Amino acid sequence: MTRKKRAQENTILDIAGALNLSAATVSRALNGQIHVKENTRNDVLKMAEKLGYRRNQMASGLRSNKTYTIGLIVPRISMFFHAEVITTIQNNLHKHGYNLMICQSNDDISMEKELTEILFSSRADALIVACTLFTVDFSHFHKFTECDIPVLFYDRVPLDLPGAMVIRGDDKRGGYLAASHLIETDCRRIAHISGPLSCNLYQDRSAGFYSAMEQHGLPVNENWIFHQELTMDNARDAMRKLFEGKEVPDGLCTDNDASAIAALEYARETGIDVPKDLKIIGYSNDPRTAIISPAITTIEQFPHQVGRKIVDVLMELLKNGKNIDELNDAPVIIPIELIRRMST
Amino acid sequence: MTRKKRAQENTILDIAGALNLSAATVSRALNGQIHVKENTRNDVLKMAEKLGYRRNQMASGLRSNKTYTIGLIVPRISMFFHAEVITTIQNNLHKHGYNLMICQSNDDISMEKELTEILFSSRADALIVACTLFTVDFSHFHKFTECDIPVLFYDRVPLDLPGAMVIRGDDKRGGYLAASHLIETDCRRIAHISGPLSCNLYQDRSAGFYSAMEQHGLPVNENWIFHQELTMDNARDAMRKLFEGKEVPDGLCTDNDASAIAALEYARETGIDVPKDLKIIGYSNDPRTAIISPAITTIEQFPHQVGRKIVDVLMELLKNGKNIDELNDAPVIIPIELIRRMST
DNA sequence: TCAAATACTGAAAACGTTTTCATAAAATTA
DNA sequence: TAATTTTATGAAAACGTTTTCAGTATTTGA
Repeated sequence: MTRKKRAQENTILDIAGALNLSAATVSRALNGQIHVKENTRNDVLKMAEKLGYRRNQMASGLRSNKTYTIGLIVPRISMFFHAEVITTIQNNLHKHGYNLMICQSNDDISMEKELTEILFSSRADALIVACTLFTVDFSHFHKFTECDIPVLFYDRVPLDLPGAMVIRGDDKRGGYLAASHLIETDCRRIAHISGPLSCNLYQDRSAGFYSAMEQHGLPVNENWIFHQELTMDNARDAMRKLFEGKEVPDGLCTDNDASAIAALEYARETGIDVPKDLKIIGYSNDPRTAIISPAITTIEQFPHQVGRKIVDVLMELLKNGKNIDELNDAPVIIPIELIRRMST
Repeated sequence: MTRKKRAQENTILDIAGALNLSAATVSRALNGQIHVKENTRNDVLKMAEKLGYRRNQMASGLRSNKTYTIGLIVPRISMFFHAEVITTIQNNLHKHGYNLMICQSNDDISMEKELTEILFSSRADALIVACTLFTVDFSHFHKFTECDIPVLFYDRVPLDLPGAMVIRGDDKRGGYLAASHLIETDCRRIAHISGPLSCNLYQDRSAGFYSAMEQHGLPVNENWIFHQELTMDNARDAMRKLFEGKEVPDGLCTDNDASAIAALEYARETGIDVPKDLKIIGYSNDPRTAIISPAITTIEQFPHQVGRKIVDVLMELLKNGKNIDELNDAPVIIPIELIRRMST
């Protein structure tokens, strides 16, 4: 077995031996460096092909301190927005010869910490992170920033981590647009199902919500404001509370689509007519919102733009050797857009 | 900058130096090997903690020929079934100290090939693969099997690749159950939107379909059988063809949920009543099928079971040193289940 | 034609571990 | 007490690259 293994895993020395060259020359030839005769290079490439040679990344990475691997940590890959962002990132990184190591924190802080350790161990060339909902202490990223390994946050980002880069959506405007839209469609008693305020997203979307309400001179009923993990169960609970009292809302902003869907289903079950009695708006433009009936109005976040921007920035840092401080002068904010559908 | 870097990335030698030990002892202490005094071990662990030491995977992997990284290639992570499988795999691998490198082929063969090269270069300890729809030549996996690196296929699998391991769903039974269910709900003129026959999944589901039809003495109208990539657009095209003639079907088997959803939407738009005029059944139990109205009957594939089984098998091979041939005697087939909903 | 620059190549060191081999100290056995 | 085994450690080699340094061959420039 071991013999078999050795037989197949040819090294640079096997190529060198077969051609009476030194390992150095072979390495140079394979890496497209100058100062190697065209003939020699061709011979090397041909022989590498013939022997089925594949560079050993371990050895290469150890020596050159570059792994061409980028670590990514997200809460979960099954969330529509993240799945789309990841796909774009991966496809674009691939064009630049980089690989992506995708990890899920399951929205668990200790898992997030552990993953940073692992990705540091693997000597990732850079880190892309969408934090857990509850990450408020960012010290586990220090190790990277201290070593000048780029850390690039998106979506759920730290408020201020020196040496890190941030790409975010325009959540404040998103929250504002959502609430404004409900107001424009004649809602006056608007509820808001939002996420934990430990997370920048919900701070911003809430701020947008309040600002829209204020601008139109509408009061905010604090009993109708929820800050909780945005699960479907929690959304149903919130709906129950909203509709158990005498006064009930006629508009509902939710800060993700799962909550909007759960709210809509609850309404359907309990005979609340959407959009007549209650207008609902979601966030993210999850495909499910287009499929359910009535289709749910929501906020498009342009995940592909986010993904592309992330790779652009990363390549500036890694390939063009730009400094993170140079880039940080202009923080990146991806615009959002309201998608009008039948639920409002 | 470089100085900063060096300051933070402590090595085993820094620990050894600080404690007047040799690198060998430190390594042994860190790896929990025997033959190291309890005191020494504690000192080492404490110093490692103090210096913020993290093992360099490159160096470790190079020397020991183990990366504790497993490569995964799937068509796309955004497909519900795969997202679920991947999540389970990742969470379970993590418990065993393994990492997952997730790659997407985008259902493109040349991409799939390239990814195998990359993962070989990275010296993944094993490979998990769900092939593209069109992979019929599996020679790009030879490199792995020849080196005795386990390759484990699931879902879309090769028909016969020596040295590889296969975990599959019971697609034949799935196709059979789907068709049988339609027949039992009084459909007599049943159409089938299936995928390309280059892929085992659709061979099997089709076989199941035919066997159910035959068993109930129903004729198969070959004009109503589609083998095409299972996109929503293609499903709409198929629906158009199905309903342009004089005789129209009263039952429709689709081999994925996206097609079922597209068919249902087409029916809704063109005034075909589901389930009265047409009963529709999907495949995979994508959450969207439960949300749409009428909710779509579908086949549950138990992605978590698949994921767990994959990790179990992998650990048998990697940790317990089992041989792939020992395990291959009993091919693994994960059962499926019919989920009855309003569309039938 | 000669000096200087450039092109090409190889030897050897380096990257940070793990592992083998050797050895000394301690514990066990007879 | 002597012989043997076990425990604990270090020196050095090894993993497969890349890179530095040095040296020779070739080309260029005047």
